[in-house]
Amino acid sequence: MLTKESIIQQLRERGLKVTPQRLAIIDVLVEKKHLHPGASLIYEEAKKKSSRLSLSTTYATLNEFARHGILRTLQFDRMENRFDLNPEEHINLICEKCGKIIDYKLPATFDRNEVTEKTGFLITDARLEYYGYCGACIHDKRHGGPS
Amino acid sequence: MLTKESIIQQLRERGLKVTPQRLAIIDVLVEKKHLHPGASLIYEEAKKKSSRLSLSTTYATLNEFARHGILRTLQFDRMENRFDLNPEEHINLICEKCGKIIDYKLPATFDRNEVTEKTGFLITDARLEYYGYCGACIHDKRHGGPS
DNA sequence: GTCCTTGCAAAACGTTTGCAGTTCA
DNA sequence: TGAACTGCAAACGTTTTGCAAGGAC
Repeated sequence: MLTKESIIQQLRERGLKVTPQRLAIIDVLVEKKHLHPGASLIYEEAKKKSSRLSLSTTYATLNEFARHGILRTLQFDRMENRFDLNPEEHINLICEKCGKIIDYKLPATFDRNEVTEKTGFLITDARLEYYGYCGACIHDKRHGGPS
Repeated sequence: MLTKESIIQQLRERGLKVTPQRLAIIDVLVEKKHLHPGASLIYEEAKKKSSRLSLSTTYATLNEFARHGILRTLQFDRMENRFDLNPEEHINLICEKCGKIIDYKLPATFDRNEVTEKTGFLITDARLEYYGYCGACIHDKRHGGPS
């Protein structure tokens, strides 16, 4: 699920068209996946590969890919959104100084001390969020606006 | 750490001025803390209490409070930021339908099945992030820009 | 009196939209 | 051919900024 070929195959399976712009974006996503790049970086890098590319197409493509589970959108405080090609659930270890994002595989039960022992990453703050349906909404899962 | 008085005390301890605008914002934060309100709602509600209040002051105040650890800023996909007065680390259970945010106390080791058993919240997606310092930055913790 | 805080207006920022033209299947 | 995709420019909503006036301590 992490190579260019496998992503192209996913597009075909889902009836999405394979265009030069999308190929260039996929190239960048795969090459720079450890960087978790933002839309502007993806746009700049992909434009080098396919000169016919606009920023709005980059956004449209990334949103389409997210909608199909090919990647995941990460939001940050005072940083543009960044994109995560790894579709499996994992912890993102985010460096407060350099902005690096380290992936850490997520077990159903985990111990944060273990994270530090295995990666050397010093945890100073946690942001843990589960998304889903609360007891009141669990029987009516249509997506509505926040109240 | 959750009453109006305790927050005012924190301001005094930190040399921050106690103004009518800040009192109104604190009122709203305390009254609506279970709602995790966004800046626009905080502004509207606080304006009812203190008619001399601008949106930019609301932002300045919320940022100042966040900087001092009085609250925490939460970012969302296609929703404005919302603010969390609970300074202890916890999991936010976010309903995909109604936008409700349920706090769940965070143990060092936890099991996501336990979350569902105890709250009835059906987890469909997880966003788990630890912030801190990676091995390369751990000895030089000044805050720099992301690279 | 001093520095912090405020309000206003304008700008910045990342992102989305409408629409006409183009391209992939 | 026809639906999907693209580029452009303009709009959007949230958040930040510069600066002069005001208020807390």
